[in-house]
Amino acid sequence: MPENVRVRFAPSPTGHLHIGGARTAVYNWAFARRYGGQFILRIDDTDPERSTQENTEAIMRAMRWLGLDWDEGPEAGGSSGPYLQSERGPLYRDGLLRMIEAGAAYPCFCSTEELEAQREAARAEGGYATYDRACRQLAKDEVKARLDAGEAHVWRLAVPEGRGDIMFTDAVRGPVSFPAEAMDDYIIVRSDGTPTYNFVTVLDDAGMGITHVIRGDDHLANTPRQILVYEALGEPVPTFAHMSMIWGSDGKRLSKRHGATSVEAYRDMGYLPDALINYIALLGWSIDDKTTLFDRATLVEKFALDRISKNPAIFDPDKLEWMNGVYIRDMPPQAFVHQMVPWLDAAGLASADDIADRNDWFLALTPLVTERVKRMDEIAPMVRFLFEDIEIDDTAREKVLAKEGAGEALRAAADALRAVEDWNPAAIEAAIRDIPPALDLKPKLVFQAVRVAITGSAVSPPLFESVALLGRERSVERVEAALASI
RNA sequence: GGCCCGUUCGUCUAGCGGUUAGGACACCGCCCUCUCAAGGCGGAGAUCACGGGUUCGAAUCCCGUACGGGCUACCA
Repeated sequence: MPENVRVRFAPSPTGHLHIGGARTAVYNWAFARRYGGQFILRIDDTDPERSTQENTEAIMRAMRWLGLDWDEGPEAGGSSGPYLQSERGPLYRDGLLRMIEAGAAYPCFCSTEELEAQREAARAEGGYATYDRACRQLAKDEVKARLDAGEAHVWRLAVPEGRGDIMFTDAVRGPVSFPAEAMDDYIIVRSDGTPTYNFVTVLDDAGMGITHVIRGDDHLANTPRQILVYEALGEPVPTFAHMSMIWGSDGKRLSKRHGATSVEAYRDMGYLPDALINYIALLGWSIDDKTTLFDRATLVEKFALDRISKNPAIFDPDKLEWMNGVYIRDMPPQAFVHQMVPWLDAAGLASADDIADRNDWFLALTPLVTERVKRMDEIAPMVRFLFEDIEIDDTAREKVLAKEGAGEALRAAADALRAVEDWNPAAIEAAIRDIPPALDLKPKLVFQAVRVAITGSAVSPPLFESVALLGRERSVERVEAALASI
């Protein structure tokens, strides 16, 4: 059992928190919680062109909404900050110095054109490395002279001479090995003095005491490069766990074309954070052969790196939607009433105060809607008829009200509703059920006629409960209005 | 081109030498039923990418091949 676990999620604020990033965050979070460790949020905003404050905020907002709380990071503080890469410049300069002292970095004065040519040549030859390491051979005094003269240069990592294969045991993929000869003396500091990704990542992870690096598959091939830096710095190499990517339905990178990709977009479509977490967790991880529904506590309790699957997963919106429906149905009624507030409010149907004032009425409405809704945004259209005047839709009129006997049925229904003694679903049902035998009409015709009159549609929540919730006065009015409109 | 990773129903997955290859979503049928749902029951759907080995026995181990993906940037 791992101890003193410290993991991090390091999104780049070049966009919103998307499904793939969210899964990385969920796995890191669950792992930290599972072993009582720290979950650190670090913002990789070293790309000033594409990074924005808005994105950083949106990412944190999405994480909070998902309930992924971080122990250290922006707004949370911590002793290994700053947690914005853009504020860690001095640490990176120090890192380079350490590399130079260790003899693991050297300046390179080669021009981009030279490098380009070398790359092409190396590729044509079919060999390993591309950079010929010319500057690594430069005499010390020449290097000093050119540096002093202010000649443009980058800093490269010196892959140790005679280094054997770089091997590590990935927590999800098992032993992985890369030939050292395949490693270039890659650039760790650009000519403008800024560090490159493979270098900063190690500086930050080492500096923050990260013990387990759980991240996307796309970083697997970067890992040996990073290990070289840990070794040069004399820092302990963390455990790596590379999970596969999430693809769209066509097997291509998940993008806008596959529908929403951002977590906040799912929030806005009426998905519940618990459902999203559950679904996302299952995209590349499993508890056993049967469990598909589990709460957060179970996720934390069962989470294990070695149960992360090696193959990529395709995001299936249908399954997410099904799962969201399950969570909606499982919600305690009072909780659902609270959840409904923003949705009804946004639709202009009921304010938070309205809902608080008539809590019992909304509680009665709850089972009617939870059973037939998979997303919160479906609620408003389904219950609109209870709040606003209706307009009978054309197909319902045609299919139901135009039928022979519909008028008779409505006339009888109006009378029956007026006569109901205790205004409740059972009494209403009894009264309406008396109509078909009395008029020798088919029950379905009668029910549907009343439904269309009351809701304006041939599809609605259960009729008698709906009538009960609408109230006697408005129900009778609507039945009469429908009758008059035939 | 080189290096690395992956490949079980349409999809997510279980499986870690001996199973009728299990579950979930989606799909189809039946039941329930005032519509729609929800629910219950059942069904179809996987020659475990392919080819060689190893073994009494392979989805499981080994080697190839194919296909997909990642990395190979002064992006992250």
